[in-house]
Amino acid sequence: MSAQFTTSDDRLPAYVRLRDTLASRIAKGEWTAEQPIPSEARLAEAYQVSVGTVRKAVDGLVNERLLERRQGSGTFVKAPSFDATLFRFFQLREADGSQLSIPSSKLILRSRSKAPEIAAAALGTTDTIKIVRLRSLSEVPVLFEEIYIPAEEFSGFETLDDADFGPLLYPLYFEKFGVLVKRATDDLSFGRASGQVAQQLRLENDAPLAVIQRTAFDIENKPVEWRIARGSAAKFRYRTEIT
Amino acid sequence: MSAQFTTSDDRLPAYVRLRDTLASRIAKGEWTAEQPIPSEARLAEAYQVSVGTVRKAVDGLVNERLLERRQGSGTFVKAPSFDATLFRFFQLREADGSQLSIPSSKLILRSRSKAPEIAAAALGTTDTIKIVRLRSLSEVPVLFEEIYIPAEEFSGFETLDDADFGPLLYPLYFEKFGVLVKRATDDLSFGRASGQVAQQLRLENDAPLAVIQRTAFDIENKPVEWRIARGSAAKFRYRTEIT
DNA sequence: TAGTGGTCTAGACCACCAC
DNA sequence: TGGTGGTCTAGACCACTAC
Repeated sequence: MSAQFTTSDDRLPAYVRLRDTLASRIAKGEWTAEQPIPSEARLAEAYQVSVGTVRKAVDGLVNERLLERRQGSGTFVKAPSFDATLFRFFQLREADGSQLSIPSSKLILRSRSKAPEIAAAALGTTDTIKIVRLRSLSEVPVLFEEIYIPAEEFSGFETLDDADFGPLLYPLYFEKFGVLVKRATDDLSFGRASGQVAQQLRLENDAPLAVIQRTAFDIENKPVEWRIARGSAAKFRYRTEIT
Repeated sequence: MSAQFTTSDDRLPAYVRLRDTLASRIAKGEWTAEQPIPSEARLAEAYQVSVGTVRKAVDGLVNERLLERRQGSGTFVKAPSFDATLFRFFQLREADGSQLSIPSSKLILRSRSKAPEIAAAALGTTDTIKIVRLRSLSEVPVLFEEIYIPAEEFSGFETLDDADFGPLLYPLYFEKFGVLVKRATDDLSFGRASGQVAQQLRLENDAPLAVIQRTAFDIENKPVEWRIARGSAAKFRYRTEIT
């Protein structure tokens, strides 16, 4: 039996194509975190490459933390630990810098909407769903977020029940739409409050504002979300690790 | 001819021992960045292992960014890549976000100094050397930096010639003191300008300020530098990748 | 004990670079 | 053209895990 690589430039090395193929199968949810993926020998046989090539493909996915090897028992899809991941994805802190905590969230708006230019450029489409949220720590509003996700990827998002929304969106993306956020780019800058933003955050007009623009990508490096978040500059703390 | 591994637990896999051995030879400065290290075939012959094992050892060092492969010409020690590394270590951008560039630097102060509490906590010592710099883009001051490094690690730093200082400190740390900055933690917040900071940055008192506090670590995860950098919030841009 | 990943070998051919 | 790293193969034996 000989399986096919997913469409991909066949000038690429076999191990790259196999890696992409496996990433795609993982993204499709073909394997759970409890069951091992096929053994290296089986994959080699199925895709008609040597075990060494399979190893190199799997190595890549292990480095990307999509897979996990367990000697003697098999190779497993690594369960997305959203708590940990989103801890790191959301690095706003209490003003004293003490405690990292996930802000609660109030949904203000959710509707099909034409993406503004900058979001459209990041996502590659103007056909999006817009989500507006106000996030609070201990009942105090700290962040005003406008989020755009591609309508095609998230079709049916408008019909979700409000109860489905927790404080975090990425688990929802994953559970309801199979979209796994793998990495993101944050762009930080400084601005001034006005209009709805000032009002929701209970700030005066022209109050100093921290602005975070994020583009989030899935396993296959496709942009799946663009958001802009604003909060009082005075209370703003952001920590990041550089390697 | 058969070279020896550096002392290391011989229960470890050959590729690990070879990696450690090569890392040690790199640290000793046995090869420059201009001359390739011995080819994979020669290393295999010298250490009496197969080329595949050499590849795996070298792969590790490439991942750690100690080595760099160049197809057709050889494998090179990656010391001079400070530009590239520091590109990432220093992610301030021109206000329009267009061009990443390394600001020039003017040395204002360099002296043995007792570290302030927060720096001492990060470094684990109060016995430090303090460096104050003003960094500019196109002649316009953009960042005011206060830097603390442990006096023990950097003994003789005070006696360095001003001419030794380029726009970047990390290459200097490496070349003169063998300290290789491997990762860092950045902590961002916003404040207000005052006193010397305002004056040097040509800002008005109370002008909004971006504040970056960084702790830098060496290969062995020992803190080797703490710094606080301040710049006009209005011109501030910081980009970071989250994975 | 059977099956898995972990290590290691000894080759092959290719793409690229410097001379 | 000769030497380098890049890819790939088809084996081998070992360490570990599950049953």
